[in-house]
Amino acid sequence: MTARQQVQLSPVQVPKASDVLAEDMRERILRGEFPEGTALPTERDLVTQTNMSRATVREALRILEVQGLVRIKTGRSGGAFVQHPDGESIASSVDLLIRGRQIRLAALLETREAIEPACAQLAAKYRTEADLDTLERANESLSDKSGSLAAFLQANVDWHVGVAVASHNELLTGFMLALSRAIYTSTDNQGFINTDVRLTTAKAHRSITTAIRNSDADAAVRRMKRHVHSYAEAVVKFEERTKIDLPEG
Amino acid sequence: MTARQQVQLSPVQVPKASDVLAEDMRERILRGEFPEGTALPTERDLVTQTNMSRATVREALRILEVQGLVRIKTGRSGGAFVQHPDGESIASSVDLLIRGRQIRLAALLETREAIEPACAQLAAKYRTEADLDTLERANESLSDKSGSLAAFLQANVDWHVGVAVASHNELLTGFMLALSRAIYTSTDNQGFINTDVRLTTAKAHRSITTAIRNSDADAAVRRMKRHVHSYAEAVVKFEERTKIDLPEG
DNA sequence: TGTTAGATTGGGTATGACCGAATAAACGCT
DNA sequence: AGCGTTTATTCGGTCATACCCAATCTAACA
Repeated sequence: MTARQQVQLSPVQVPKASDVLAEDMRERILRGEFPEGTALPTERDLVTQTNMSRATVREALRILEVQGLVRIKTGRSGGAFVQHPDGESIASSVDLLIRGRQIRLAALLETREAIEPACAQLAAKYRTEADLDTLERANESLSDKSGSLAAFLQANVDWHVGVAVASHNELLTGFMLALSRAIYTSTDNQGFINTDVRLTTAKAHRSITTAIRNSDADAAVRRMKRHVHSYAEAVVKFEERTKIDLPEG
Repeated sequence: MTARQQVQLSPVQVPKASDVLAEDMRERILRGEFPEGTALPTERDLVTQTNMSRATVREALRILEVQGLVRIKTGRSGGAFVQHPDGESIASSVDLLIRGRQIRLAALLETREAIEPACAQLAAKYRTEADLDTLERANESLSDKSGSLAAFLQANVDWHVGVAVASHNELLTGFMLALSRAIYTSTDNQGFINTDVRLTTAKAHRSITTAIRNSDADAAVRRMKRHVHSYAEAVVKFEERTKIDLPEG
């Protein structure tokens, strides 16, 4: 018996079949191989094509669905339809991070101070008439003194998101979408918004909107920076006051 | 037989069982009900607890895995372990958006110009000694003239990500992580990096690092703004030149 | 020609089985 | 008793099959 050569093998890692399938389809979708709306083969077809079980195929499709790459419809002529990720997909993952890591409101505001002036700058550069309409509508709703708190907050989010959309930068838009929503929910049950805050906010929004309309990037940046900063300061001050009022927390 | 009253029902929507289960567990995890590392029940246990099939339970777990909320280990005493999302999860979804939407390099650079100066500002404010060490190490690697192109690009990414980490803002960190990587891969096969660019980059990085070390936020912002802007300009110019050189591109 | 009842398609779920890897428990050697 | 080695058990990963129901298409019908 000849001495058997000791072949060295690096620890072979067996990826999950569903991951392999998902990655394959993902790369094809991202490569742009299928235009948006294209129907992928049915689950049963994929089973015969890949020699995998239906459970495996389904898991792969589920992965793509969670990643926002396909939309699944039920019923006859249903199936998985190709989709390209949009701001929502980023927003949802940012949301998970914020909630999972219990990011403090102060950190959210700090992040907004970092990003939103840049959004305003780009918005002043790239805004279309449609963008301006959106901002104006949000401003009107914001100035409606008879509106509820929820309506005010929603209009606030709409305006901020509107500025991001006007930047015509999908990355920033998705990011601001999540950020605005998170700030919304954190501020909601704080009893922080009063008439004074409402007026100040409406005024600031209008002045920034004007700068964006005039394509005055410098003014847009300056005013936005001032707006989000003073808002952040007010929130922090309010939090401190609340802390004193309710020392037993 | 009495006339039967026509009861009106709004279209009832039946959510998928796996989604319901996933959402339930997701909320519990995000609420912080389970500390990081906690082992969720085994698939078979979840089957008995929920009266769902194993396939359904598995799909729910798969969803959570994709969302970065659990990590799944195989083998005895394996299972799903609670995890909180980190920058990586944001980075991957940003990556999907960039690739799926074919975001142009110019837009990536524009986005970086928008947020990285803010990262530098926060870094100057919050940086620790460990952060500075990381930046220094990246700078050394960056200045190594004998290093390969790949090594240079990697060191470049490391430094930029290092600045984001030094901001101690997880949202910005995740965002910059994805952005830096995307810019890396877009720049990689462009033949754009030459000795001159290397020297300029190394110099700029060192000067910004110094400002961050000195907690000089204003200087950090100014220099970072200048750095990423001139880099973006250089890339755009290079792209135009290439377009002219290869008109049939 | 519209309307409706049935057939068809395709995803959603449930069972039950088997495999292989990771690991804990049992074992045997020193 | 201590320690390396085998054995057993546990769990996720995969497969095969069957059935249900909603969405939709089709065709009979008024």
